[in-house]
Amino acid sequence: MRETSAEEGRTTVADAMDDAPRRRARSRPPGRVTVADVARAAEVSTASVSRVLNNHDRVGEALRRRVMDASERLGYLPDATARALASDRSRTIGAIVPTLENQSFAICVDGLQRRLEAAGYTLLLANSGYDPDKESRAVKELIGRGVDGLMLVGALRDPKVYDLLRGKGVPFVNTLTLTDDVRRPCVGFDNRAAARRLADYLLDLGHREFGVIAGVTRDNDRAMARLAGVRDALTARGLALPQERLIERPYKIGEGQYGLRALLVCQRRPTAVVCGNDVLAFGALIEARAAGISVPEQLSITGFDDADFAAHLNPPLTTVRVPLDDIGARAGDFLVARIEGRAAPVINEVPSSLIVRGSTGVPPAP
Amino acid sequence: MRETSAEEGRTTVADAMDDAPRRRARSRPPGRVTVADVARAAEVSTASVSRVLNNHDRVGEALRRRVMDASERLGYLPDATARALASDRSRTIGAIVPTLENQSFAICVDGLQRRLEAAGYTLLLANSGYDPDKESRAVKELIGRGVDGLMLVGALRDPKVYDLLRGKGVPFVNTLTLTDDVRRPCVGFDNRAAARRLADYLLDLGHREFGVIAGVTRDNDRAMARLAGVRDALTARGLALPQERLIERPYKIGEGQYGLRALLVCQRRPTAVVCGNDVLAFGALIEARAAGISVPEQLSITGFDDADFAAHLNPPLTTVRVPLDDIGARAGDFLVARIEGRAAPVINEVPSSLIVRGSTGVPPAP
DNA sequence: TTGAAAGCGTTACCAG
DNA sequence: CTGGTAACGCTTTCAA
Repeated sequence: MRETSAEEGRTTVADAMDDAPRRRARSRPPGRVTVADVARAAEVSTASVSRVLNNHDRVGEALRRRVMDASERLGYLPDATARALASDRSRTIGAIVPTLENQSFAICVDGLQRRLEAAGYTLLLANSGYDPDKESRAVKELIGRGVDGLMLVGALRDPKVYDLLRGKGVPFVNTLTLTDDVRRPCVGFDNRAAARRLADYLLDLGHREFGVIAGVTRDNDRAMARLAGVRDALTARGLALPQERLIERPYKIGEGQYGLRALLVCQRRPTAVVCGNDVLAFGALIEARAAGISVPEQLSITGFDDADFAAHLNPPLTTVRVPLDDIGARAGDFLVARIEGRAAPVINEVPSSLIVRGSTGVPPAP
Repeated sequence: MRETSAEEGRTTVADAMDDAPRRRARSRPPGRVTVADVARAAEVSTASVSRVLNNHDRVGEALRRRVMDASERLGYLPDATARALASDRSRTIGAIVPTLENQSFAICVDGLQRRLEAAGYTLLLANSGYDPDKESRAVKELIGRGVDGLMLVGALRDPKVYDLLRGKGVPFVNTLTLTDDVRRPCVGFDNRAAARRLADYLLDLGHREFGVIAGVTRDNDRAMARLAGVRDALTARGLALPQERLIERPYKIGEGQYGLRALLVCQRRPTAVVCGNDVLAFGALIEARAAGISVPEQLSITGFDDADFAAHLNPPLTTVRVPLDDIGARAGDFLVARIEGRAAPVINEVPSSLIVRGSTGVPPAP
């Protein structure tokens, strides 16, 4: 494959320098309209303006009209900051995900955001980069920002973070994982059980020699659980996963290629390779082809997540479907319910399902 | 391809109901520590506490230590809301993208967010769903939230939005596009020129019969520009794109398949198909294979964006590389600079480059 | 260098 | 049902 860089494009063109000094604090553009202005224009009190704007009951129809009129006329835009300070509710919800480059999280956040928008909340987003310390800092930061609720990924983190959350009384929800601790609400699925189901399927096909290209398990309970699930299945049949047939790699296509390459030089070659997610499986599939190994005839390969491309690979990928969009949406539902004082189920399991496609089959004859 | 749903998973398990009423306004958990508390503990004024916490110069060393100590001891966490109200700066930046499901935007936002984090800003995220009205509403919403700056995608929108932005004095930047209007800062590349370059490359190979599977151009200046670029190249050589060989489709793999299917039944089959992005090209590639058409021998196919999978398709995809991560980061740089009153180039071009891989070649002999 | 006090724009309590 | 008026927690003049 040749990659010809045909043009590099000027790196930076300073066609013009924008040098306008920032609007100085305390001297805003004239545009700013406040409740006081509206109140004056409508000849009512600021209290009434506030009540009208927040759809309080017990407001006279005449007064309501006057306020609405004045508000429209002046082009009033409420100041969410002041509102938050006064009401101690920001109508803001935070989300911390490892990275948006992993499409799973992007889709999950998208689902969350859509639901929040519908409910009148705005999303504050932070990335942890799979680093617990960074996640802790992000939690503090977002709490400081006054978020009314917080969406997290996974359940594995410093207990101090949970303490902080409880101490500040900030509703939160763990996602993409399923635990039974009612003090840690979650919406997700059982990664371990799903992985076990997948491995059992392969075992039922007759596979005995397994290889695993897992995600990096350090600080990642989802990746750990998936690996544990595979081990569960093997152990139940008296099998084990040799150390040399377990590879841990970041979720990148190239890493999947690397992983399979490593597995192919093992003493005993696996007949089935379970990958931590579809991206790794994508890479493994590519490498198998490059090595002249036919899938699934000589080697079965599985993924996890059912990404958009999974069904379109060659051969199509056997994987586990996870309703990421729905997880985000339900996390939003949960948080909004809790924030608004409504009851909500604490442990929310979403369905995951084994999707059998062409990348898996019976093992080759010995 | 068979897709066997092996297990559906219980849809909702209300293992426990969390019914704790929301912390009532005006009665927070005891945890809340304010500057006043710190001031009292350190036996100084709140003004001094504020100065220390904001690294003001002109603060005595002794006083600084006392404040820091007290602050640590009490576990003080600044209230960003109050801070924003008092200082008229929220240290918050908004971003509005069509959707995070499109990996391009996700990566761009990721790049932005990383840069913002480093600069001490937090990201407020909204989605427009490719709908200008929704985008306008999001702009208002985020301005109301007091964002110090705003990242937008593309440059095509109601002039009123620009007026609003100027009126409120909120710095903003358009991304993934390049214009020469110094009143509308941008960081991106020339989609039209890049697409033209791509089409020229195909023309140079000898192609004369083109097909295009564009993204939906309505309200999307990037998609429009890419299409225009292809037309530019054709026109320059006295060629035209017949209406029936132009398909517009959302950025989904399945839509790319649909697109190619439609092109294959044209009166004159194209020998080269230019796709609006890599996702559409992915689909086109799949469909070509399904139709028994070999790429690139019988048909050349190109993408746009150089997504992570592009180099790994079969054959690898000829496309245009765009530094999405960098665009996000530089958008962040620009906004932060403007917010902090520093000069910054208004028109920022990032390099895009033609990446020639195996999906393109000379047209088949007639 | 430090302190006192006046806001920032909104909400919510308390009277009427 | 409506109006006055304290907060909300912090920053930032203005004086000392």
